[in-house]
Amino acid sequence: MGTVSKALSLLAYFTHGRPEIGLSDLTRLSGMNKATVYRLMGELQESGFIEQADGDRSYRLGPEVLRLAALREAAVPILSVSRRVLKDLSEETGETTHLSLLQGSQLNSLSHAYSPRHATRVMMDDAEVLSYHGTASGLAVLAFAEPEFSETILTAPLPRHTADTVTDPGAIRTLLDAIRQSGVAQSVGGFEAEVHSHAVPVFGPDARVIGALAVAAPASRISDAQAAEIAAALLRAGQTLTRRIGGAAPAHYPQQAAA
Amino acid sequence: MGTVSKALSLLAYFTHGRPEIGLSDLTRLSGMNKATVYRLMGELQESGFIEQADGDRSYRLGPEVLRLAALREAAVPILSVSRRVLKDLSEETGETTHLSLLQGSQLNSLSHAYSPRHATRVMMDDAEVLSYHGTASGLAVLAFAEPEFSETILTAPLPRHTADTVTDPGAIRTLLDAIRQSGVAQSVGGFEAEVHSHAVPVFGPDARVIGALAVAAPASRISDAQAAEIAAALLRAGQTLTRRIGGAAPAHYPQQAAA
DNA sequence: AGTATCGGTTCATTATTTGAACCATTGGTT
DNA sequence: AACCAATGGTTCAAATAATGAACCGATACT
Repeated sequence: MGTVSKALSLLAYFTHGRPEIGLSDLTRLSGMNKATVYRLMGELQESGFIEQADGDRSYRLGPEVLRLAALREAAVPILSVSRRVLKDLSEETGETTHLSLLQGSQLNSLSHAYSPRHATRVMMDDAEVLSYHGTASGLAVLAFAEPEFSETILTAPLPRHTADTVTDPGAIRTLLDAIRQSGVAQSVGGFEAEVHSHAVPVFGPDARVIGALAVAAPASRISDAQAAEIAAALLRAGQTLTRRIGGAAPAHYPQQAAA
Repeated sequence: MGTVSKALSLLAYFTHGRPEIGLSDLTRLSGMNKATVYRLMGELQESGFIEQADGDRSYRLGPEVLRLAALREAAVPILSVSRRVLKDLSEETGETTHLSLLQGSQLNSLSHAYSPRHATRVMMDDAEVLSYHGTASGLAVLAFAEPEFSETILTAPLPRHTADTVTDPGAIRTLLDAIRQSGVAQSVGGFEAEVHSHAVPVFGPDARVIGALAVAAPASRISDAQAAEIAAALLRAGQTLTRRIGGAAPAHYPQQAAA
């Protein structure tokens, strides 16, 4: 691992639950030498990727990432395009919708929309890591990812998030086959209890899966009829999003399913 | 300059006008050795900061920056807070508004809002570099920045963007004094001809200037009365934004100006 | 007074980065 | 078809930068 990768890997320790990290904590988290962490953080700070909080001297993400994200969006406007699609989809279904993107081997939630229709909603955060086997989005991605990638995920230990999480690799492979048939993944309470979510894959220009579009609703609200409606709406929205970002579904993706 | 800074400095060559860069171009732009650039870009790619376009092999910003930006916003929600302020301000003034933030020694536009009131509007891009001496935002920042910083900017060569750009450091110092008095900066056609813009500084938690909030309008539309209205609205909006992001104006900032 | 944190610093040792030169391909010119 | 000038990518000895154990001063708690 080069020095640059090491420095950038430090950025991965910042999450919603841990937005600021002190030098000693970061040293422990990363397992690197304190002097090394200190110097790397200094360089990240010079470049604006990191800044130090005013009170204590703990580190947090800096303003430079905003500039880069704005440029990325200008070049590849996935998020801005997705916002419209998410909004329309949440209005159509009356439920919370969200988009997640594959970043390296990690699936991250990146954008979401709520519907005002119901008082109870599934709440979402952006930049959260999604479980592959526990979420509909994760299953949708696995079903259409390269087989080696899916196998790597499935052969690693699969944590049990709730009582309903499916953790048997064999059972999941069966699920994935069904998803490949229908084009829509489903998960009931696999990550958070009482959350019923549906998801479809989103494809990039080379017809490879780049993420997933999902609808998440309180489980008690979802009848079979509603599930079918959501699935149909998702398939349409997924195809729209894939097309608008200049992507293309692979030939084997069930294009005409559910009118 | 450490290896990490070198790698990150490569990211700075990506702009709106140049969203994709090939290896050879990047080598020329950066002045580094080709092998060095190649290896650094490889590391940035592994971390998801860079990805390679499908067709040719040129580089562009990767999806990882989106995740970091979402986390930064969760920790320090300047952009999301500013969007409301910008929207209200553009509705109130009927003109285009934008927020720019100081990143290192560079001032970048990062968020904007349009008003539907007029058919002709000043158009904005996010993640564009703003001139200090040619824009109202730049002047607002200079007026309230550390004196050494302002002097560094003013003693460097000041490019003439339009026929109306003020490029004499002495004249600019006089302007800055006036801005410190009124709290509002103004520039007519200093960066783009026919654009009349007003701007106020935005302050961080340590009462240091972190950016500027601006209103930009076609010069022909701005009468003295309208300029006064815009200035008043800007002062109010600037104070709101500074407060909402947990910032504080310095004691010498004209707080009560224009009720 | 003692001790266990914390952020930050030092400097000889070590390992990584560097760059000139080299390949293989592609696309345009003669 | 031969040539030239690009491109992205690769090699390896030499130069440089990264590393880590130990140390410092400050703060807070026992």
